[in-house]
Amino acid sequence: MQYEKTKNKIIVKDKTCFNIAHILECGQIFNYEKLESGYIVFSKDKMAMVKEFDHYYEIETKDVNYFINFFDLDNNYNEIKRALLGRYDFLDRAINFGYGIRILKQDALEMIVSFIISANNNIPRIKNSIRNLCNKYGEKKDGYFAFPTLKALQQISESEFKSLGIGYRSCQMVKAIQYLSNVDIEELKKMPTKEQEEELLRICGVGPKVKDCIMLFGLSNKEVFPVDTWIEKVYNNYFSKERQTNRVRIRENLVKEFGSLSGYAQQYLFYFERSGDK
DNA sequence: GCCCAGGGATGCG
DNA sequence: CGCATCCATGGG
Repeated sequence: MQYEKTKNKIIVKDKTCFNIAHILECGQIFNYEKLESGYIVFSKDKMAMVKEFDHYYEIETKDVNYFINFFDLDNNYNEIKRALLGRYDFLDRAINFGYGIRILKQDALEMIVSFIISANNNIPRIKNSIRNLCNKYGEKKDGYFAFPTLKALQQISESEFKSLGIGYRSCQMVKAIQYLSNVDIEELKKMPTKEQEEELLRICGVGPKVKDCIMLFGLSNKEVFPVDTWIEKVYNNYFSKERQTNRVRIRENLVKEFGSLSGYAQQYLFYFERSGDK
C-alpha cells in the first residue's frame, strides 16, 4: 500500500484498498467514534483521527508508526482480493461491497476483553460497555481515556462490571482477568496456531468463536474463521447445499476452503451479510 | 410480550 | 461425544 508519513500524519493514497467506514464498521473493532469530520480510532492507550479527502486519507496521530502497523499498511490487499475472487459469487459481491476493508492489528488484551463481552450480545451495547469501561477505569489521556491496563482490570469487581452493562458475562470477566495475570499475552503471538487455540480456550468466557476473533484481530492469525449467527446464515444460504447448524463443522469446512486467507474472507462476508445491502 | 444479538458454561444422556 | 438449557440486557 502506498503511503507517506510525517511526524504526526500518515497519508494513504490508494483508496481502493482503504476505506475507513469499511475498516471500522466491519465488526472487528468497537472502540471508535464517528464524527462529522471523520472517525476517531482508539487502540490500547493511543488514538488517531482519520479524515477522508477526494484522493487520499489523512491519519493524524502522535503515534505514526503504531498506526502504520495497526492499519496493516504494509500488506497488499489487491493480492488478497485476487486470491479470493472468482470462487463464489456471493464472496465476489461481498468483496466488491467491502473493497476497503483491512484487518486491523489490535491489542491482544483489548481483544480478549472486548470479545468476551461480545458473546450473545449486540454491537451497539458492546460498544457502550467498552466505552464505559475506558471512561471509568482507563488512564486519562489528552481528551480521551485509554483502554484499561491489565493491572487496572484486576481491580474491577463483578458488580462493577455489571454496572457497565456487561451483564451475566461479568463473572466470566473477573475469572478471565484473574487467569490472565499468569499468561504472557505477547508470547501467544509467537506460538503455533494449535497452541494459541488451546491457550485461549482455557480462558473463562472464551469459546470457539471468541477464540477465533481474538486470534484474528489480536494475534494477527488469519487461519481462523469466526462463525457467529451471521456467518452461519451465509454458509447455509450461499456456500452449502445441505443445512448445517453445528458451527464447529461450519468453521472446519470454511477454513479448509480458504486456508490462510480465512480471516480476510470472513470479514468481507460478515460485513456484507450484516449490511442488509445484499 | 417476543425475538434477536459477533456464544459460552454447565449438565444430562 | 452431542445436545438442551440458561444466562443479562437493550432494540426492533
